[in-house]
Amino acid sequence: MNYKALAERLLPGEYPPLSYYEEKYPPRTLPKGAEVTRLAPSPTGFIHLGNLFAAIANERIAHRSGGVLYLRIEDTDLKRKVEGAVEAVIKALHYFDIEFDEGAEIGGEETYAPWYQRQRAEIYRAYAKRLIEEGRAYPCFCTEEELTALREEQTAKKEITGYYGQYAKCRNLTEEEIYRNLDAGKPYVIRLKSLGNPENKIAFRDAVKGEITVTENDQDVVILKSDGIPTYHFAHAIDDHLMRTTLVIRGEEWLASLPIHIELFDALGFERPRYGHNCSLMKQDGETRRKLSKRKDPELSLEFYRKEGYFPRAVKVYMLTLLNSNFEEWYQKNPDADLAEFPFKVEKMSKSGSLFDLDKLNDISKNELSKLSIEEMSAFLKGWAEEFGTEAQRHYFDDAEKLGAVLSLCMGVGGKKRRKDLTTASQAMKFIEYFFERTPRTDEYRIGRDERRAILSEFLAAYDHSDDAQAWFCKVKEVAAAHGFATDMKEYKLAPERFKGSVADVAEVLRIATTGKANTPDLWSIMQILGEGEVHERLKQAKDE
RNA sequence: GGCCUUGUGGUCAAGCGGUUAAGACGGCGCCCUCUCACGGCGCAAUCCCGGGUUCGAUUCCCGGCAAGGUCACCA
Repeated sequence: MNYKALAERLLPGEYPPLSYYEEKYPPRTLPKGAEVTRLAPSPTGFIHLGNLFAAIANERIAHRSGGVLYLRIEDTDLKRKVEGAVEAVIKALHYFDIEFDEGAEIGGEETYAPWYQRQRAEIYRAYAKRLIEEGRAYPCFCTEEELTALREEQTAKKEITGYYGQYAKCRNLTEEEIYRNLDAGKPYVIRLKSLGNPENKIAFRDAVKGEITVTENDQDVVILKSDGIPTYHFAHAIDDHLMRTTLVIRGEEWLASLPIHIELFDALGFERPRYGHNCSLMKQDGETRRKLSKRKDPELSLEFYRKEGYFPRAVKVYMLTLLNSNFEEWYQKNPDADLAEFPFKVEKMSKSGSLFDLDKLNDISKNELSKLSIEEMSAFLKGWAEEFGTEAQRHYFDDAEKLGAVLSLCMGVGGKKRRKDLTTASQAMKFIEYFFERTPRTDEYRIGRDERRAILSEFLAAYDHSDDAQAWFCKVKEVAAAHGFATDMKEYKLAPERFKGSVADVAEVLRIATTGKANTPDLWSIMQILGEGEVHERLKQAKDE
């Protein structure tokens, strides 16, 4: 068969010699040890935790080594394309402090552009043409129906499904048959003519899994679809070669197609990059665990974390603890260090899939939030409120001085006793709302109405806004004593039956009356921030309830 | 079903021939305390199973089992 003529018929026209591409996309000049990694999402517009997980690994590896992280868009499937998806990816990752050095919509070093695979169509065709000329690729005219029938036949016979060996019928088409089909205008794809034998096992070193065995590929995979656009496999081999990727960190769902990629790199005469297949994030679902799912698990979407108001660094810290087993220990020793200083290692990446643990994330979030200064906390909350908060919440930021006082009291921001039970911005905003609005009472009084009223009026009569905390508490105790409540907790605990209750109960009345809640930070401080007039009004209002 | 990967407390995990089998989260209890929070102390809970090899296996070998991934003109 005249392969050269066939190639010309299939992909007519003048294509540059392959050496042209080798020169146009030359090896990068980088310091030794520098890794070139990439993120290669398809532009579906949905960016999830798994993407972030892989993104952090790729980013850390590239930047720790003085290398490059680039963004390539795998838009070979039109059906998946969503407007604005690329910007969404960049923005979402930027929120977690992940910046690309080059790539789609980023710019940067232009040598390896374009980064949209659709714009690289000619390159793939040039390589495909060469493969056809060499007899390593051929046109396949099988229809979808024929392929489905083949699969069913194979399944029925309990044989391995796919287009291979004796089942690859277009592989053995004669020259006349091929041209007859072509002349008849039949649509076709280009398939690789596989030389592999699945009996052969290849020892392969995966950067995260270690030594693994790979079965040789024997599938005649499609490399160019009928519209002339490459499949993922083919584009991957060519792009990662020409963009000079040194290490591909990707999800382990790709492990199964590694044999194809190995054969493709060999067929094209490319040196392979190193691969690291990382485990996916799992979720417990009843008895079994499964991959986090887009439909069932809101926490898979990165948008979820922004909406809830998780501090981005917290999410990143959690991802890092899952990504490198020694990260947590390092972070305990260096709680205030720049995360970029952590010596991230591919070898330390986990080999088995971890269950996503929201409790753990929440714990990290609490700690991260508790480290912020007043300015940082205000800025973070403000940013959240502007996008996701209520109209009223946006006004909390009008009086910076008051807000500062509230934050420092409520969360211990800037002080030693940090509050560590607030995980998100939305919770924090809810927690401070009673300073800015008269919110409905959420907790019940334990003391009856009449006695409550008496306590309230007595306290109101004695209240002096200029009292210090100690003097203030003495007055609370006086009211308590007058009503037969213990003023000393130790005494009360020893013999509770001697009293009606304790100061705690009396303080609770005052607390609920002024804030609507049974649990708040120090009441005296709250009253100081609220101001004399407001305190009086709230107590009076409560008395009349 | 074929192929590949993975199996240490509920979760994330250190350990990789001899350990009281780290640590963190969560759970439970106690202390501190005007409530909440913070902080401190403590408790319960683990080496998938069966054979080897070995004086000795969580660690090495073999075989099961279980879980996950994948078998498209999707990535």
